Amino acid sequence: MFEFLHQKVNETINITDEEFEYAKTLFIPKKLRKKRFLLEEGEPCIYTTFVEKGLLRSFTIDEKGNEHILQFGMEGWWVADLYSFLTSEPSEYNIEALEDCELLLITKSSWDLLLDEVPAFERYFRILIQNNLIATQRRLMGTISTTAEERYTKLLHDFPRISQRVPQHMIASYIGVTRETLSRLRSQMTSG
Amino acid sequence: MFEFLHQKVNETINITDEEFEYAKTLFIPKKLRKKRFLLEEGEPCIYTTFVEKGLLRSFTIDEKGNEHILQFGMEGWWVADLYSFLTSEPSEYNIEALEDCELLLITKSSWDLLLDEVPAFERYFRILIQNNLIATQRRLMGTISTTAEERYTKLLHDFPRISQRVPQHMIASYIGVTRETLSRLRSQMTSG
DNA sequence: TAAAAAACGTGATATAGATCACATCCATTT
DNA sequence: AAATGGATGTGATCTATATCACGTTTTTTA
Repeated sequence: MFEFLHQKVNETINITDEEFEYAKTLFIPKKLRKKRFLLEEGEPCIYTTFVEKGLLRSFTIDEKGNEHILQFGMEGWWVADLYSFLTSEPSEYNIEALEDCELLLITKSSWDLLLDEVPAFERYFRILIQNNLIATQRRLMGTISTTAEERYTKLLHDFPRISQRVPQHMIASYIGVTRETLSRLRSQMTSG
Repeated sequence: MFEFLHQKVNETINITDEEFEYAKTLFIPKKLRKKRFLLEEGEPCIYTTFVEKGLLRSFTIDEKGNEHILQFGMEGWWVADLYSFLTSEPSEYNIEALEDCELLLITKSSWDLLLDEVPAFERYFRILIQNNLIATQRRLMGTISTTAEERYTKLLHDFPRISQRVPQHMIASYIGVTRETLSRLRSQMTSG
């Protein structure tokens, strides 16, 4: 059950078996079926979550009812509403399973404990967040400076399997266009 | 010279005087005059930089010659091309002083040393990066889901003094519109 | 397996913002 | 103080993408 997390952690930092054994005691395994929500906007995000199997999305819904996807969380990734997790304020995001999922949850207090007791985990999360920041900065600069087509092509390049795993209208809302625009884009790209 | 850094670090974590004395030995003070570059695209970003005084911007230039601003780095903030700093790959960003600056630089190897020797600094940077990630995620969602006017209003709200400190065309390139669009937006907003 | 719901495609039209072009204003330098 | 270059404002036009509307296909669920 914890092999995959162990592997991912070991890829990033050096950790002893004792340290990992301790970490294991702090996680809560959970299965979540497709279409079920791990978090709903407005409630505090009390867990941060490691995805062992499956796929989730975190997203907001604006006043017009349009969805905007912050993240697809797939195997080996972490998902949470980070601000809400850290502050216990109501979350801005919804998190929904797009496939049946197997998850490892950890509460804020267990997470704090883990970082206090095992400095290697402090480093692990620093590096994790750092890589996430670099990726998010790039995505931001992309939305500011490139066309929808370029952003779509880049998404397919970065996550080649994504378009088999999630519906097109969610890909559209990830790259920041309407589903109609993405549909037209795709037919242009295959014809041209 | 190090009071401000000491203060900022102390706001976030607990650190002993000895630890901070050690940290001080790793930083290189530098003054940088307005319009001078701390980093040019293509060269590796060998320092991460704490801004004691002044203001800088990090930005890219696209194929059409348009500038896109990732960050304004003001007093108490850190600036770098994070990816280049971590990997020594050529940087994607330029960093330019918009005012005369007083800076504290630290090389990658000194930074690695600091995080190894003083775990409190590992935590400090984890929290720093974490807050930066939250802010960047919000900015990303804003560019995907809100109008130029909303993004402009939000920027003025978040950084009330920014429009006195940087030219309008840079504010435009931060929020992701042309200078002409921002100019028209501003005249609409004052008239209406 | 039938029915309902979700996903997808595509035309017609609307619009936010880009682009191009030029004038004015302001600040820095000599 | 003149001169140069940077910053800003504004009109005319163009374009990428949004919006609205409807039909078809695929998937889910009862």
